[in-house]
Amino acid sequence: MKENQQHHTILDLAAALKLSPATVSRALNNTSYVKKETKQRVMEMALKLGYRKNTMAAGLRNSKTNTIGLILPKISMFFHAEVVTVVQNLLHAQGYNLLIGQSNDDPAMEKELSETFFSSRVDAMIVSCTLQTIDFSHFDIFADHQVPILFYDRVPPGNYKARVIKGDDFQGGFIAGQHLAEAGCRNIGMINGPMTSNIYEARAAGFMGSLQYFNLPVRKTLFYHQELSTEQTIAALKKMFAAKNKPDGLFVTSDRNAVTVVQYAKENGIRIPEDLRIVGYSNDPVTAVISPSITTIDQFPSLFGSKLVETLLEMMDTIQTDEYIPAVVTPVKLVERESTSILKPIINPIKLK
Amino acid sequence: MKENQQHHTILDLAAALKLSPATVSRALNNTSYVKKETKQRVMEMALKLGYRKNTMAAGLRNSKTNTIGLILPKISMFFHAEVVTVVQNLLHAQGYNLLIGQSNDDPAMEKELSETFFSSRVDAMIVSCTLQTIDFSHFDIFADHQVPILFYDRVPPGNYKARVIKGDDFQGGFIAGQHLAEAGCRNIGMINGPMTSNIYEARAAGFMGSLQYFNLPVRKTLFYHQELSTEQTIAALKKMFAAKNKPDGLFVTSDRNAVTVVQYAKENGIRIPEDLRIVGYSNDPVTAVISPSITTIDQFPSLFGSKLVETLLEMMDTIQTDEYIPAVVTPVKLVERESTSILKPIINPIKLK
DNA sequence: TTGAAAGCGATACCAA
DNA sequence: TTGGTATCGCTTTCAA
Repeated sequence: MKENQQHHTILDLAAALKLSPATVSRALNNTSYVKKETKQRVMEMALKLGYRKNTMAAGLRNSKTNTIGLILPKISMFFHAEVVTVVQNLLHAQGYNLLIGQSNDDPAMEKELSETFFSSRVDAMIVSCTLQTIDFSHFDIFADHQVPILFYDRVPPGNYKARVIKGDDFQGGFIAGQHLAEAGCRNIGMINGPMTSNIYEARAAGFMGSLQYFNLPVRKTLFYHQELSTEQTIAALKKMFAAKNKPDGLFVTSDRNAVTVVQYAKENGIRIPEDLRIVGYSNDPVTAVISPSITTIDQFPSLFGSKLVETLLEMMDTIQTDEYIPAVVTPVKLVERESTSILKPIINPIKLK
Repeated sequence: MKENQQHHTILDLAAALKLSPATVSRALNNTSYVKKETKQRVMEMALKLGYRKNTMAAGLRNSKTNTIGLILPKISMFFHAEVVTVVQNLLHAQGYNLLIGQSNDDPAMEKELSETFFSSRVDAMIVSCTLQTIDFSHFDIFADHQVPILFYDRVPPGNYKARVIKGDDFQGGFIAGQHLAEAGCRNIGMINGPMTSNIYEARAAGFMGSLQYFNLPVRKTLFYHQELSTEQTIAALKKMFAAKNKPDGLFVTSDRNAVTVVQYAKENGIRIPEDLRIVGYSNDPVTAVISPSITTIDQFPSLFGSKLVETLLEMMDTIQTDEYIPAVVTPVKLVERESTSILKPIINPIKLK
């Protein structure tokens, strides 16, 4: 192990081989014609000296960094961790590095990261916004400078011109409602995230639409749109179960909070699914393992990730135009588990049309 | 929203202000003296033109990228996701970007990522190795070029000169054994990962040491060191429970597999904890939620992450020397849950010395 | 098939 | 306090 080595440059190679740096560069990059033998010699010398290209210098010259920036709320969230895992692997296979930044659901941080990544001259951006992002103008720089930017999951509204890949949250909400309805629930409620985010807005719309479709009442006192913390969820539950009209079915739009609901129910003698049926969202592994296991909506995060990379690569070798391209919507699927089991029916299920 | 903007450079600013690029640079970076008023003018013009520093150019000139490379097996693993979350946040606060690469537990990929990140001239490296990495020489380039490199969790052996932060796996193994012993188990087994990795080797050493300390037999037929897949785990369980000497206590060195054990036990009428007590490793959230909940060893991933960043920053503003610096060992703690509950004692517990 | 040289954008040394 | 300019390492025309 040699200590204190210097970085070898293309000039070192050129000098050692009595060639010009131009030729060395051509040999290294397979660009234009280089005599086979010369190329061979260059490769061997590069190996011998332990030469590695300085990506910054090349990037400066080419205005290309082979680096993609990714901004998301928090890496450790199940859905995002799965997406990132796939995205990083696929991008690496295409020769791209991945720069990751977490907004921690703070719009100011999100803005800061945009600036940083722009300064780093990333070749493209992938973004899942904070739940509170209302002003999306800090992302404008990318489009303004022809840097492809692709939003996923938590995305800007339709009036913001940008490419988007999102899960079918409306459908997710709809099938959640349908499932509770078909299981015989008639007092159906919802514990949802803040309506500032497209995902919670769409899930709520789909869910309420579903209830109406099945002629079930949407009882305002059973609907909570708020921060998805454990405390807030428990507070909501307390209110619901203190009131006269208790829910017999709940759609909780985040699995972590669905778990909280199950635990609350256990501690308070509420039987699942006999007294209360629950549908979560995301198919987090905990939902499969908890007892009773929780019915939930799978978002296929791996598919999500590969769609992301596929779309991004396509954007990168196409000139960006003003053309409106509709959002790509990825499928969702209800995964049925014990928390809505029909093996333990409600006594007098209502009739559905 | 202006379309097709160009990137403004420091020369544009200089021209617009009738100043030299040198002065503009000084104003922008707070280096050396610049007249207050001049600085003010520069800042305003920068804002007006939407100037953002080209980090590549600055990096090339300064040989500093403000970027840290991180290689780990898989982002979506609970422990690593937690560590990365903390590391990225702390590094961002210090002005560093984080480049992430997953080895997918493949040494060849790990080597490739090393090369890539070296080429990207990262200012420092953080690495958690694959379980199969035996040859660590692909990491030499970093130390050879005075690029600080810090290993964590899955680290090279003591004879490889490198800075290391690891959990107290020996202690984790020891207290797992002690806990099972004190709970009254006498046929204690282990489902462990491959012994090529320091973490599984140390956990096994601590665990066996513990059994010996408590005068309990180490029955070879109850010890499995192998790939931690669901299939392998179930195969091991089948063998153990088909044999005459069935285990009444198991240390499973990965929570995901501890979950598998619990599920297998449920399906096969093995009562937990009455017939079989289980201790897992990592304090993955699923262990708290599954029924029965699983006793496990917490590794304090957030603490791990902050130690990592703290140490790395210190390494970066110290000249790297040959001095041997012992591994930093972070604490572990046993979290007691239902899978080892002493409320349901074994009938004839043995006496411990 | 190879070489010479300009230039990517920012910085820091040396002058003024 | 500010300006001129060489330089970081690589790529790519243009010439030979």
